[in-house]
Amino acid sequence: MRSHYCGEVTEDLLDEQVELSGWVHRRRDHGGVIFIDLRDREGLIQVVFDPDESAAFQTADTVRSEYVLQIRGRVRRRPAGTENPELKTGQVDVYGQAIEVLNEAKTPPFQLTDTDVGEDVRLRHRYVDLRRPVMQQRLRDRARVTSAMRRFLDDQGFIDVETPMLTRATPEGARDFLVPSRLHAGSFYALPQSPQLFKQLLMMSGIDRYYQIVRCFRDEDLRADRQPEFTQLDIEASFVDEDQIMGLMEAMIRQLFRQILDVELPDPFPRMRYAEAMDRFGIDRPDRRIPLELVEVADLVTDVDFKVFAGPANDPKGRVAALRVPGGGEALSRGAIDDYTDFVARYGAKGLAYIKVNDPAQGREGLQSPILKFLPDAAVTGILERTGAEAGDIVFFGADKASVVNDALGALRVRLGHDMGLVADGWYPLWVVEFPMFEYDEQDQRYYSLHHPFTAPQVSDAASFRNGDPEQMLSRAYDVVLNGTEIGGGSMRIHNAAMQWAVFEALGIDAEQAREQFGFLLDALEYGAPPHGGIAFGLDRLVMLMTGAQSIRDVMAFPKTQNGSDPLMEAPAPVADTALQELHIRLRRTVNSGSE
RNA sequence: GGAGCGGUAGUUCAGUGGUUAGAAUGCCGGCCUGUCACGCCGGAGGUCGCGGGUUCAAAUCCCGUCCGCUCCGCCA
Repeated sequence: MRSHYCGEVTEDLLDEQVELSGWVHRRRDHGGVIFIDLRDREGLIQVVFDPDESAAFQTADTVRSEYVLQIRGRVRRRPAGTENPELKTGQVDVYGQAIEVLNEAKTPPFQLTDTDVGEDVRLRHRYVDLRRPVMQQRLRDRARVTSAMRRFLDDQGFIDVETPMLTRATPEGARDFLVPSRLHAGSFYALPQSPQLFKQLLMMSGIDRYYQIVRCFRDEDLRADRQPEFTQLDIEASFVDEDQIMGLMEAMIRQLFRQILDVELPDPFPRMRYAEAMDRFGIDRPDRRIPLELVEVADLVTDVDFKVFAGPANDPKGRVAALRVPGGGEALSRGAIDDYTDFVARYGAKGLAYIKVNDPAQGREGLQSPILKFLPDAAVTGILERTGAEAGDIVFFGADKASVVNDALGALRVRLGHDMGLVADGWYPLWVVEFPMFEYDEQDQRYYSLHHPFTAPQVSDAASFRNGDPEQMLSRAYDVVLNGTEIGGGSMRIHNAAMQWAVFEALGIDAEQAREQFGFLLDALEYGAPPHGGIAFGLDRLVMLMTGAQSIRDVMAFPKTQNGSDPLMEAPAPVADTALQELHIRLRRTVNSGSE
C-alpha cells in the first residue's frame, strides 16, 4: 500500500517508482495539469497529474481536500525554476500514474492551514485538528519526552510500577472524582489525585527506586494549565536525601532539554529559599526571566501619618513593598496605571500607589505622585535609595496583609515584565526549597500542610517537632520551577510512625480519624519503613513549555473544555436508570439531560 | 461561587435602533499545461447562540439563560 512516507520523498529516490498514501492537503487544477499536495505525518509531497495518464488524471479531477488517496508514480526532478524551497521534498515531485480514492471526505469544518480557529470547533473535530502539522509535532515531542524520561530512569535503576486507578478518597487536598461501587452499596472508590501513598508503600516494600508515568485526577475548576485528568512523572527513592534526589532529577531535566531541544541548562540548577522567593518575587515560583523585584519598605514608613502604609507596616502580618519599573514613568500613561490598579484588585489589593520619578536629583520637585503629600522627606528619599529609582522610572507600592501584597505585586511584576518587554529569552530553572510545613487557614481555624501531610519536617524527632512553633517550622520539600511555571515538586517523607502521628496532630487530625483514614500507612511505618523521598513532575506543563504551546490542552490529544466536558465524545453524559440502580444510586432531582 | 471578554455564512471577522446583514477565506460550477496561499469569471451559502422584554422598528438596547476562552476563589 505504501513504499514511503510522503515527507520522505527526496532526491534520493529520483526515477524510482513509489507508492504513497495520505490526505489531500491542497489541489491546484490548471485545466491541463493537476497538482495535488499529498500529506501524511511526515510531510507533504507534490503529485502531478497529466492528461497523458488519462485514467489517473480523471480521478485526480474529482478529489477534494482531505480525501484519502493511494497513488503510484515516478519521482522526478522538478523542472528548473519550479523547485519549492519551503518543502523538504521541494526539489522533486511525483509523476502520478495511478490513483485510488481510499475514502472521500466531507469538506473539513475548518481549513487545516488556518491558525486561529476557535478551540471548541477544533475539539469537536479533534481528529481533523490533530492532522495539522503543529499538533502532530507536539504529540511527537511529548512522546520523545516520555521516552527520554523512561530511558534515563531505566538506566538509573528505577522500576516502573503501576498503581491502582480505583482507590480511596482522601480527606485532605483536592476534591476527588468518585466511582460508585456496585458490589458495596453506598461505598465509593476515588480516582487518584496522585499515587502518593502507593509510592511510599512501594518504598516500604523494598522497591527502592520507583517511577511511573501516570494519570492523575482532581475535580477542581480548570485553567489554561489545569485539566481534570493530567499526567505526572511520579518518582520515589529510598535511602537517599534531598540533595541526591534533586541532583538526579535536574540531571534528567538537563538531558531532556539536551536531547529534545538541544538546549544546555545550568548545572547545577540555582536554589532559592521559599522565604527569599516570597520577599523578592511575591510568589513561590519566580519567573527569573523577568528582572523586576519587590523591595521591602515597611521599616521606612512605620511612623508616617499615611495609614494605608503605616497600618500594614506596623502589623506583624502586614507588608509594605515597592516595585520599581525602569522606564515605567515615561512609558505608562494614567490609563495604563488605572488598568494595573484594576489588575491588582483581582488579588485583593485595595489600590495601587505609585511614584513617577522624573528627576530624583530635584527631590520632591522631581517626583509625581498622589501619595507624595503623605510622605515625609526621609521616607521618600529612603524609598528612592532602596529601590534604586532613576529618572524615567515608576515605583509601585503594595501595602496590605503580606499575602495580598505578595499576590498582587507578584502578579503585577510578571504582567509588567511582559507589557514592558522585559522578559529575557531562554530557560531559567530554579529549585525552591525550605518551604514552611504548614499554613494557617483563617476560615477553618486550623493548619493545613503546604505540601501534603506526609512531608518530613526539618526537625528529625517527634518530641522536638511537638515543641516547635508550627508557624516557623520548615519542611524538607522542594519544587522545580521553570520560567515561572511549577513543573515539579516533592519532598522527603516521614518514615517514622511517631513523627507521622505528631504531624497529624498538628493538623488537627485526631487519633480516631488518623486510624480510620491512614491506618494502613501508620501500620506500614511500623513494619520497617526506609527513609525515602521523591518528586512528581507535571508532564503536560513541561511539554507545554518545551513546545511553546499556550495551554496544556494543546499537548493533550483529547482534552476537556473549561467546564470539564469533552465536545467530541460529549462526556459527561447521563446514564440509564438501570445503571444507576445497579450502583445503588438515586438522583436527588430529576436532571434535565437534554438528550431526549 | 465570582469577574472579564466573546458567540453574526463551513471558518475568521466587520456591522452600536431604520433598504434585501457584509468582507475574506472555504465550498459549488466554468475556463486555464508548472502551480505550490495558483489565477480569472460566475454562483450558492445566515434560527445574527437560545428565551423573554422595550420599541412603529432589534444582530444592535434591557433581563435571563446556555456555550467558549482568560482570570480570582479552588487546585495539600
